[in-house]
Amino acid sequence: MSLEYAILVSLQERAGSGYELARRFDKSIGFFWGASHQQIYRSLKRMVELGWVTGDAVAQEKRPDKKVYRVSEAGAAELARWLAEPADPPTVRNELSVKIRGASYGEVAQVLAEVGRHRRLHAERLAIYRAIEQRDFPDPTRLSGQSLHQFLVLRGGIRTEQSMVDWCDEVIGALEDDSSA
Amino acid sequence: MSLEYAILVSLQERAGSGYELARRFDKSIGFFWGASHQQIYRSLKRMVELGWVTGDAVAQEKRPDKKVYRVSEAGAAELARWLAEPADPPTVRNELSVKIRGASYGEVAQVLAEVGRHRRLHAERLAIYRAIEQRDFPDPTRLSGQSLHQFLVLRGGIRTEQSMVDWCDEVIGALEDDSSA
DNA sequence: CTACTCATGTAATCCGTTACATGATTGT
DNA sequence: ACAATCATGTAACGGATTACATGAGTAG
Repeated sequence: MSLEYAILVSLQERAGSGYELARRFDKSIGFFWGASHQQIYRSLKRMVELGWVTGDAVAQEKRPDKKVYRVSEAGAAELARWLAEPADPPTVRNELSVKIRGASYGEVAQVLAEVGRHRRLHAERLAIYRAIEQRDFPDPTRLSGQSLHQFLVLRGGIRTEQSMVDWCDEVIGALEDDSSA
Repeated sequence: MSLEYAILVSLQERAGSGYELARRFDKSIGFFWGASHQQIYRSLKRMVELGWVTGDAVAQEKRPDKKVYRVSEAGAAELARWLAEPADPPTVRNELSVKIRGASYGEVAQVLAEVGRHRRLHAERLAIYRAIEQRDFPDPTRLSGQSLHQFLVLRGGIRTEQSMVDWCDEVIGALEDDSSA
Protein backbone atom coordinates (compact mmCIF):
# COMPACT_ATOMS: atom_id res chain seq x y z
CA MET A 1 0.00 0.00 0.00
CA SER A 2 3.00 2.33 0.32
CA LEU A 3 3.27 3.02 -3.40
CA GLU A 4 0.17 5.23 -3.16
CA TYR A 5 1.92 7.34 -0.55
CA ALA A 6 5.13 7.59 -2.52
CA ILE A 7 3.01 8.85 -5.43
CA LEU A 8 1.26 11.38 -3.14
CA VAL A 9 4.64 12.74 -2.02
CA SER A 10 5.84 13.01 -5.61
CA LEU A 11 2.62 14.72 -6.76
CA GLN A 12 2.80 17.16 -3.86
CA GLU A 13 6.28 18.14 -5.01
CA ARG A 14 4.92 18.61 -8.54
CA ALA A 15 1.70 17.63 -10.35
CA GLY A 16 2.20 15.34 -13.32
CA SER A 17 0.92 12.61 -15.61
CA GLY A 18 1.25 8.85 -15.08
CA TYR A 19 4.03 8.82 -17.61
CA GLU A 20 5.92 11.63 -15.88
CA LEU A 21 5.53 9.82 -12.56
CA ALA A 22 6.92 6.66 -14.14
CA ARG A 23 9.99 8.69 -15.24
CA ARG A 24 10.43 10.02 -11.69
CA PHE A 25 10.29 6.46 -10.37
CA ASP A 26 13.19 5.65 -12.70
CA LYS A 27 15.29 8.19 -10.79
CA SER A 28 14.81 10.50 -7.79
CA ILE A 29 11.88 8.88 -5.91
CA GLY A 30 12.77 5.59 -7.56
CA PHE A 31 16.14 5.56 -5.77
CA PHE A 32 14.30 4.52 -2.62
CA TRP A 33 10.97 3.23 -3.92
CA GLY A 34 10.95 1.27 -7.16
CA ALA A 35 7.79 1.01 -9.26
CA SER A 36 6.93 0.18 -12.88
CA HIS A 37 4.56 2.18 -15.09
CA GLN A 38 1.94 -0.60 -14.84
CA GLN A 39 1.86 -0.30 -11.08
CA ILE A 40 1.68 3.46 -11.27
CA TYR A 41 -1.27 3.55 -13.68
CA ARG A 42 -3.14 1.02 -11.54
CA SER A 43 -2.46 2.97 -8.36
CA LEU A 44 -3.52 6.28 -9.93
CA LYS A 45 -6.82 4.69 -10.97
CA ARG A 46 -7.45 3.51 -7.40
CA MET A 47 -6.42 6.89 -5.99
CA VAL A 48 -8.90 8.70 -8.24
CA GLU A 49 -11.62 6.32 -6.99
CA LEU A 50 -10.61 7.05 -3.40
CA GLY A 51 -10.67 10.78 -4.13
CA TRP A 52 -7.03 11.27 -3.17
CA VAL A 53 -6.10 12.79 -6.52
CA THR A 54 -7.84 14.46 -9.43
CA GLY A 55 -6.88 13.74 -13.03
CA ASP A 56 -7.40 16.47 -15.65
CA ALA A 57 -6.94 15.72 -19.33
CA VAL A 58 -4.52 18.15 -20.95
CA ALA A 59 -4.36 18.47 -24.74
CA GLN A 60 -0.90 18.85 -26.24
CA GLU A 61 0.33 19.87 -29.65
CA LYS A 62 2.12 17.16 -31.62
CA ARG A 63 1.93 14.84 -28.64
CA PRO A 64 -0.72 12.52 -27.23
CA ASP A 65 -3.00 14.02 -24.63
CA LYS A 66 -2.01 13.42 -21.06
CA LYS A 67 -3.82 13.32 -17.75
CA VAL A 68 -2.26 15.57 -15.15
CA TYR A 69 -2.81 14.35 -11.60
CA ARG A 70 -3.01 16.64 -8.60
CA VAL A 71 -3.37 15.81 -4.88
CA SER A 72 -6.83 16.67 -3.53
CA GLU A 73 -7.51 17.97 -0.03
CA ALA A 74 -8.59 14.47 0.99
CA GLY A 75 -5.33 13.13 -0.44
CA ALA A 76 -3.27 15.67 1.48
CA ALA A 77 -5.08 14.74 4.70
CA GLU A 78 -4.53 11.05 4.04
CA LEU A 79 -0.83 11.66 3.42
CA ALA A 80 -0.49 13.59 6.69
CA ARG A 81 -2.26 10.75 8.53
CA TRP A 82 0.05 8.14 7.01
CA LEU A 83 3.19 10.16 7.78
CA ALA A 84 2.34 10.00 11.50
CA GLU A 85 1.91 6.19 11.37
CA PRO A 86 4.76 3.86 12.31
CA ALA A 87 6.48 2.16 9.37
CA ASP A 88 7.51 -1.46 9.70
CA PRO A 89 11.19 -1.96 9.03
CA PRO A 90 11.65 -3.58 5.62
CA THR A 91 11.86 -7.37 5.43
CA VAL A 92 15.40 -8.29 4.54
CA ARG A 93 15.68 -10.30 1.33
CA ASN A 94 19.17 -10.39 -0.03
CA GLU A 95 19.64 -12.92 -2.82
CA LEU A 96 23.38 -12.35 -3.03
CA SER A 97 23.73 -13.31 0.65
CA VAL A 98 21.86 -16.55 -0.02
CA LYS A 99 24.34 -17.30 -2.80
CA ILE A 100 27.36 -16.51 -0.63
CA ARG A 101 26.03 -18.60 2.23
CA GLY A 102 25.44 -21.51 -0.16
CA ALA A 103 28.60 -21.00 -2.25
CA SER A 104 30.17 -24.32 -1.25
CA TYR A 105 27.24 -26.22 -2.82
CA GLY A 106 28.22 -24.87 -6.26
CA GLU A 107 31.17 -23.17 -7.91
CA VAL A 108 32.64 -20.66 -5.46
CA ALA A 109 34.42 -18.90 -8.33
CA GLN A 110 31.12 -18.10 -10.03
CA VAL A 111 29.61 -16.69 -6.84
CA LEU A 112 32.76 -14.63 -6.45
CA ALA A 113 32.35 -13.25 -9.98
CA GLU A 114 28.77 -12.33 -9.12
CA VAL A 115 29.92 -10.45 -6.01
CA GLY A 116 32.31 -8.56 -8.29
CA ARG A 117 29.47 -7.65 -10.62
CA HIS A 118 27.39 -6.36 -7.70
CA ARG A 119 30.36 -4.36 -6.49
CA ARG A 120 30.44 -2.57 -9.85
CA LEU A 121 26.67 -1.94 -9.82
CA HIS A 122 26.80 -0.46 -6.33
CA ALA A 123 29.85 1.65 -7.18
CA GLU A 124 28.04 3.05 -10.25
CA ARG A 125 25.00 3.93 -8.22
CA LEU A 126 27.18 5.50 -5.56
CA ALA A 127 28.86 7.67 -8.22
CA ILE A 128 25.43 8.86 -9.42
CA TYR A 129 24.36 9.75 -5.88
CA ARG A 130 27.62 11.59 -5.18
CA ALA A 131 27.23 13.58 -8.40
CA ILE A 132 23.68 14.59 -7.39
CA GLU A 133 24.94 15.52 -3.93
CA GLN A 134 27.63 17.82 -5.35
CA ARG A 135 25.36 19.35 -7.98
CA ASP A 136 22.23 19.92 -5.86
CA PHE A 137 23.57 20.30 -2.36
CA PRO A 138 26.98 22.02 -2.50
CA ASP A 139 26.50 23.62 0.93
CA PRO A 140 24.53 21.15 3.10
CA THR A 141 24.91 23.20 6.29
CA ARG A 142 22.49 25.81 4.95
CA LEU A 143 19.67 23.43 4.08
CA SER A 144 16.25 23.45 5.73
CA GLY A 145 12.72 22.13 5.20
CA GLN A 146 11.98 20.20 2.04
CA SER A 147 15.42 20.47 0.50
CA LEU A 148 16.97 19.25 3.76
CA HIS A 149 14.61 16.25 3.70
CA GLN A 150 15.60 15.47 0.13
CA PHE A 151 19.25 15.75 1.04
CA LEU A 152 18.88 13.39 4.03
CA VAL A 153 17.23 10.71 1.91
CA LEU A 154 20.06 11.04 -0.62
CA ARG A 155 22.54 10.67 2.25
CA GLY A 156 20.84 7.39 3.12
CA GLY A 157 21.35 6.17 -0.42
CA ILE A 158 25.01 7.17 -0.35
CA ARG A 159 25.60 5.40 2.98
CA THR A 160 23.80 2.26 1.79
CA GLU A 161 25.73 2.03 -1.48
CA GLN A 162 29.05 2.80 0.18
CA SER A 163 28.45 0.08 2.74
CA MET A 164 27.56 -2.39 -0.04
CA VAL A 165 30.75 -1.57 -1.94
CA ASP A 166 32.82 -2.02 1.23
CA TRP A 167 31.12 -5.31 2.01
CA CYS A 168 31.66 -6.64 -1.52
CA ASP A 169 35.35 -5.74 -1.19
CA GLU A 170 35.57 -7.62 2.10
CA VAL A 171 33.85 -10.67 0.58
CA ILE A 172 36.02 -10.62 -2.56
CA GLY A 173 39.22 -10.32 -0.52
CA ALA A 174 38.29 -13.15 1.82
CA LEU A 175 37.10 -15.52 -0.90
CA GLU A 176 40.21 -14.90 -3.01
CA ASP A 177 42.48 -15.58 -0.04
CA ASP A 178 40.54 -18.72 0.77
CA SER A 179 40.68 -20.14 -2.76
CA SER A 180 44.41 -19.48 -3.12
CA ALA A 181 45.18 -21.17 0.23
CA MET B 1 11.40 -17.95 -6.63
CA SER B 2 14.44 -17.43 -4.41
CA LEU B 3 12.78 -18.80 -1.29
CA GLU B 4 13.13 -22.31 -2.70
CA TYR B 5 16.87 -21.81 -3.03
CA ALA B 6 17.23 -20.36 0.45
CA ILE B 7 15.46 -23.52 1.70
CA LEU B 8 17.81 -25.72 -0.35
CA VAL B 9 20.84 -24.02 1.21
CA SER B 10 19.39 -24.42 4.70
CA LEU B 11 18.51 -28.10 4.11
CA GLN B 12 21.99 -28.78 2.72
CA GLU B 13 23.44 -27.42 5.94
CA ARG B 14 21.11 -29.69 7.91
CA ALA B 15 18.01 -31.76 7.05
CA GLY B 16 14.88 -30.73 8.97
CA SER B 17 11.10 -30.43 9.12
CA GLY B 18 9.01 -27.53 7.90
CA TYR B 19 8.65 -26.37 11.46
CA GLU B 20 12.40 -26.48 12.06
CA LEU B 21 12.97 -24.55 8.86
CA ALA B 22 10.47 -21.93 9.99
CA ARG B 23 12.50 -21.55 13.23
CA ARG B 24 15.70 -21.08 11.19
CA PHE B 25 13.96 -18.39 9.13
CA ASP B 26 13.27 -16.57 12.41
CA LYS B 27 17.02 -16.29 12.93
CA SER B 28 20.18 -17.30 11.04
CA ILE B 29 18.97 -17.63 7.42
CA GLY B 30 16.10 -15.30 8.29
CA PHE B 31 18.56 -12.47 8.94
CA PHE B 32 18.96 -12.12 5.19
CA TRP B 33 15.91 -13.91 3.81
CA GLY B 34 12.61 -13.53 5.68
CA ALA B 35 9.85 -16.12 5.27
CA SER B 36 6.75 -17.22 7.21
CA HIS B 37 5.83 -20.83 8.01
CA GLN B 38 2.98 -20.69 5.48
CA GLN B 39 5.34 -19.80 2.69
CA ILE B 40 7.76 -22.50 3.77
CA TYR B 41 5.13 -25.27 3.82
CA ARG B 42 3.88 -24.21 0.40
CA SER B 43 7.39 -24.13 -1.02
CA LEU B 44 8.28 -27.53 0.44
CA LYS B 45 5.18 -29.00 -1.20
CA ARG B 46 6.20 -27.58 -4.57
CA MET B 47 9.79 -28.73 -4.08
CA VAL B 48 8.63 -32.31 -3.38
CA GLU B 49 6.59 -32.17 -6.61
CA LEU B 50 9.66 -30.94 -8.50
CA GLY B 51 11.75 -33.71 -6.97
CA TRP B 52 14.21 -31.29 -5.36
CA VAL B 53 13.64 -32.66 -1.84
CA THR B 54 12.32 -35.84 -0.24
CA GLY B 55 10.11 -35.76 2.84
CA ASP B 56 10.24 -38.74 5.24
CA ALA B 57 7.75 -39.01 8.09
CA VAL B 58 9.53 -39.50 11.41
CA ALA B 59 7.60 -40.73 14.46
CA GLN B 60 8.46 -39.03 17.74
CA GLU B 61 7.66 -39.85 21.36
CA LYS B 62 5.44 -37.36 23.17
CA ARG B 63 5.43 -35.09 20.16
CA PRO B 64 3.53 -34.95 16.89
CA ASP B 65 5.12 -36.75 13.97
CA LYS B 66 7.20 -34.62 11.70
CA LYS B 67 8.34 -34.82 8.11
CA VAL B 68 12.07 -34.47 7.70
CA TYR B 69 13.09 -32.98 4.38
CA ARG B 70 16.36 -33.75 2.62
CA VAL B 71 17.84 -32.36 -0.59
CA SER B 72 17.75 -34.91 -3.43
CA GLU B 73 20.43 -35.23 -6.11
CA ALA B 74 18.19 -33.30 -8.49
CA GLY B 75 17.79 -30.58 -5.83
CA ALA B 76 21.55 -30.36 -5.32
CA ALA B 77 22.07 -30.03 -9.09
CA GLU B 78 19.38 -27.35 -9.29
CA LEU B 79 21.01 -25.42 -6.44
CA ALA B 80 24.42 -25.55 -8.13
CA ARG B 81 22.84 -24.32 -11.37
CA TRP B 82 21.13 -21.42 -9.59
CA LEU B 83 24.29 -20.43 -7.72
CA ALA B 84 26.05 -19.84 -11.05
CA GLU B 85 23.21 -17.59 -12.29
CA PRO B 86 23.38 -13.81 -11.91
CA ALA B 87 21.20 -12.36 -9.16
CA ASP B 88 19.35 -9.14 -9.81
CA PRO B 89 20.18 -6.48 -7.25
CA PRO B 90 17.25 -6.08 -4.86
CA THR B 91 14.62 -3.45 -5.64
CA VAL B 92 14.98 -0.66 -3.15
CA ARG B 93 11.81 -0.02 -1.16
CA ASN B 94 12.43 2.06 1.91
CA GLU B 95 9.24 3.29 3.53
CA LEU B 96 11.08 5.39 6.09
CA SER B 97 12.78 7.31 3.27
CA VAL B 98 9.40 8.06 1.70
CA LYS B 99 8.26 9.47 5.06
CA ILE B 100 11.38 11.60 5.46
CA ARG B 101 11.12 12.93 1.92
CA GLY B 102 7.45 13.79 2.53
CA ALA B 103 7.89 15.02 6.11
CA SER B 104 6.90 18.60 5.35
CA TYR B 105 3.42 17.46 4.21
CA GLY B 106 2.71 16.24 7.76
CA GLU B 107 4.11 16.62 11.26
CA VAL B 108 7.91 16.62 11.02
CA ALA B 109 8.13 15.83 14.77
CA GLN B 110 6.28 12.57 14.28
CA VAL B 111 8.48 11.49 11.40
CA LEU B 112 11.46 12.35 13.58
CA ALA B 113 10.11 10.12 16.37
CA GLU B 114 9.74 7.31 13.85
CA VAL B 115 13.36 7.71 12.76
CA GLY B 116 14.29 7.40 16.44
CA ARG B 117 12.32 4.19 16.74
CA HIS B 118 14.05 2.75 13.68
CA ARG B 119 17.39 3.73 15.11
CA ARG B 120 16.63 1.64 18.20
CA LEU B 121 15.47 -1.33 16.11
CA HIS B 122 18.62 -1.27 13.99
CA ALA B 123 20.84 -0.85 17.07
CA GLU B 124 19.18 -3.90 18.67
CA ARG B 125 19.72 -5.99 15.58
CA LEU B 126 23.31 -4.80 15.35
CA ALA B 127 23.91 -5.88 18.96
CA ILE B 128 22.53 -9.37 18.15
CA TYR B 129 24.83 -9.67 15.13
CA ARG B 130 27.86 -8.49 17.05
CA ALA B 131 27.13 -11.03 19.81
CA ILE B 132 26.92 -13.83 17.22
CA GLU B 133 30.14 -12.61 15.65
CA GLN B 134 32.02 -12.74 18.96
CA ARG B 135 30.53 -16.06 20.00
CA ASP B 136 30.83 -17.97 16.71
CA PHE B 137 33.77 -16.32 14.99
CA PRO B 138 36.28 -15.21 17.64
CA ASP B 139 39.22 -15.65 15.25
CA PRO B 140 38.02 -14.71 11.76
CA THR B 141 41.48 -14.89 10.16
CA ARG B 142 41.43 -18.70 10.45
CA LEU B 143 38.10 -19.25 8.74
CA SER B 144 37.67 -21.12 5.47
CA GLY B 145 34.95 -22.76 3.36
CA GLN B 146 31.41 -22.88 4.73
CA SER B 147 32.16 -21.15 8.03
CA LEU B 148 33.92 -18.34 6.16
CA HIS B 149 30.86 -17.93 3.94
CA GLN B 150 28.58 -17.76 6.98
CA PHE B 151 30.87 -15.21 8.57
CA LEU B 152 30.90 -13.02 5.45
CA VAL B 153 27.12 -12.94 5.28
CA LEU B 154 27.02 -11.98 8.95
CA ARG B 155 29.54 -9.21 8.19
CA GLY B 156 27.10 -7.90 5.59
CA GLY B 157 24.37 -7.74 8.21
CA ILE B 158 26.65 -5.91 10.62
CA ARG B 159 27.69 -3.37 7.98
CA THR B 160 24.06 -2.81 6.89
CA GLU B 161 22.77 -2.28 10.43
CA GLN B 162 25.69 -0.07 11.40
CA SER B 163 25.13 2.10 8.35
CA MET B 164 21.40 2.38 9.19
CA VAL B 165 22.18 3.45 12.76
CA ASP B 166 24.66 6.06 11.50
CA TRP B 167 22.18 7.36 8.94
CA CYS B 168 19.37 7.62 11.54
CA ASP B 169 21.75 9.61 13.75
CA GLU B 170 22.55 11.97 10.87
CA VAL B 171 18.82 12.43 10.12
CA ILE B 172 17.90 12.98 13.78
CA GLY B 173 20.67 15.53 14.25
CA ALA B 174 19.77 17.47 11.14
CA LEU B 175 16.00 17.50 11.78
CA GLU B 176 16.47 18.61 15.39
CA ASP B 177 18.77 21.45 14.33
CA ASP B 178 16.28 22.48 11.65
CA SER B 179 13.25 22.54 13.98
CA SER B 180 15.09 24.53 16.67
CA ALA B 181 16.29 27.10 14.15
C1' DC C 1 13.40 2.78 -42.39
C1' DT C 2 14.58 2.08 -37.74
C1' DA C 3 14.71 3.10 -33.24
C1' DC C 4 13.43 5.94 -29.51
C1' DT C 5 10.39 8.91 -26.72
C1' DC C 6 5.75 10.16 -25.33
C1' DA C 7 1.52 8.26 -23.59
C1' DT C 8 -1.76 4.85 -21.73
C1' DG C 9 -3.47 0.84 -20.55
C1' DT C 10 -5.11 -4.78 -19.94
C1' DA C 11 -4.28 -9.66 -18.58
C1' DA C 12 -2.01 -13.57 -16.57
C1' DT C 13 0.70 -15.23 -13.24
C1' DC C 14 3.42 -15.33 -9.23
C1' DC C 15 4.55 -14.27 -4.63
C1' DG C 16 3.65 -12.64 0.03
C1' DT C 17 0.62 -11.55 3.90
C1' DT C 18 -3.21 -12.31 6.91
C1' DA C 19 -6.50 -15.03 8.80
C1' DC C 20 -8.29 -19.38 9.93
C1' DA C 21 -7.81 -24.19 11.65
C1' DT C 22 -6.41 -28.28 14.57
C1' DG C 23 -4.40 -30.85 18.30
C1' DA C 24 -0.97 -32.73 21.69
C1' DT C 25 2.43 -31.73 25.36
C1' DT C 26 5.08 -28.99 28.70
C1' DG C 27 5.78 -25.46 32.09
C1' DT C 28 3.80 -21.96 35.55
C1' DA D 1 -6.42 -23.30 34.27
C1' DC D 2 -3.51 -20.92 30.90
C1' DA D 3 0.11 -19.97 27.93
C1' DA D 4 3.76 -21.53 25.22
C1' DT D 5 5.96 -24.82 22.18
C1' DC D 6 5.80 -28.46 18.69
C1' DA D 7 3.78 -29.59 14.30
C1' DT D 8 1.16 -29.03 10.02
C1' DG D 9 -1.53 -27.12 6.97
C1' DT D 10 -5.75 -24.29 3.90
C1' DA D 11 -7.97 -20.11 1.96
C1' DA D 12 -8.57 -15.39 0.67
C1' DC D 13 -6.64 -11.38 -0.71
C1' DG D 14 -3.48 -8.03 -2.35
C1' DG D 15 0.63 -6.47 -4.54
C1' DA D 16 4.38 -7.06 -8.00
C1' DT D 17 6.23 -8.81 -12.28
C1' DT D 18 5.92 -10.06 -17.02
C1' DA D 19 3.89 -10.05 -21.27
C1' DC D 20 0.85 -8.11 -24.48
C1' DA D 21 -1.21 -4.11 -26.87
C1' DT D 22 -1.70 0.43 -29.41
C1' DG D 23 -0.41 4.62 -31.73
C1' DA D 24 1.77 9.19 -32.94
C1' DG D 25 5.97 11.99 -33.47
C1' DT D 26 11.02 12.71 -33.81
C1' DA D 27 16.02 11.86 -34.71
C1' DG D 28 19.50 9.41 -37.15
